[in-house]
Amino acid sequence: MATIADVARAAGVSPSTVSYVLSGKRTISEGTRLRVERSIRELGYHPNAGARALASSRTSVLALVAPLRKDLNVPVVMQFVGGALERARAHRHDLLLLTEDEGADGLRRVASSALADAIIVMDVEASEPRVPVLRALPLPSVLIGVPDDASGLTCVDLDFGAAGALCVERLADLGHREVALIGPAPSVYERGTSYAKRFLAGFTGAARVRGVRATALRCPPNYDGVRECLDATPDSATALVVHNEAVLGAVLAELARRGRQVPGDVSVLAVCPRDMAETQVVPISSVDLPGAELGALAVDLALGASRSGVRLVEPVLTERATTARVRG
DNA sequence: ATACCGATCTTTTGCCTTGA
DNA sequence: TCAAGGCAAAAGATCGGTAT
Repeated sequence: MATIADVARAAGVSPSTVSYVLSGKRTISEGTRLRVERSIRELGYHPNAGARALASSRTSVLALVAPLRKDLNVPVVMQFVGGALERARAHRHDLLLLTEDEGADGLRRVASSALADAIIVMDVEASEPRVPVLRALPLPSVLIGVPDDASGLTCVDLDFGAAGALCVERLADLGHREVALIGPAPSVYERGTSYAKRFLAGFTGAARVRGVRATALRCPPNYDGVRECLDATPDSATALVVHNEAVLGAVLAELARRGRQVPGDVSVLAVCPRDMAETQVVPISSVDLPGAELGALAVDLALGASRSGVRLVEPVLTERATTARVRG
């Protein structure tokens, strides 16, 4: 493997000059720069990442803590990861994916062993136990999700509260007087996951304001769970809001099996990634969950000299084939 | 056998020298 | 005086060598 010394020898300069050509941190004459760049090409030189981290105290690696829990929809989590990965590469960084739920110890491990330059944390809880550790961390951190006490933290997320309200308001505008929420799995609520709580609060708050009767259900990620939820949904409900990507297809299938027409008998509005809404049996009306966009934004914030604060992305609702005005 | 020292790996960067 | 580029120290872990 060629080292910077090999390149320097081949180009007839010192290693420091090669380093400065690579970093662009000071002016190098055109002739010298071209000679160095040619030597780099000819020798197939790539800087040794370990030595570079040792000398610069920077790793060019971002840690992304994204526990892959059974009650989360992995393809949706991967949209966040994909967005973050692409943006990290654009910043000439790599991503270290930590999928094990290590809690605060994992954050300390990454920070104290200098594994990464910054940490992005997903799956944030409302009373998030990692918050004190994140505040005291000697490296930048960004949360995808918003804990109750976000002071001093940098957070980014879809405005789930506004999303919940938006769903109810649009359905109310279409004349629906009774709606049901097919929400995330019970364990997601029990964990106090922040997006689930905020969506539910927005949903019930808007229902109260608009005089819409609302039932909120928690749906385990399996077909039995879907059946139980639909059994528990009042017959008088004319619309379902599905905030649970994993069961979206099953909800449509079970409604069809029960002979309920969508949207003739019941409207269905989902919160899910756009591509997921567009590739169901029928195109689903949905509030877009912009996972890739949020992942990319988190990377920008982690690598930028951003001040702390909460950035919420405004929800966008697109009506497709599953919502309609109430008959009569 | 144990304890400790210092060289080594590769790269970055502040300071210094050279030459016009 | 300034641009261009070299020198040398420093980073942290590891390993060989020397002293006790």
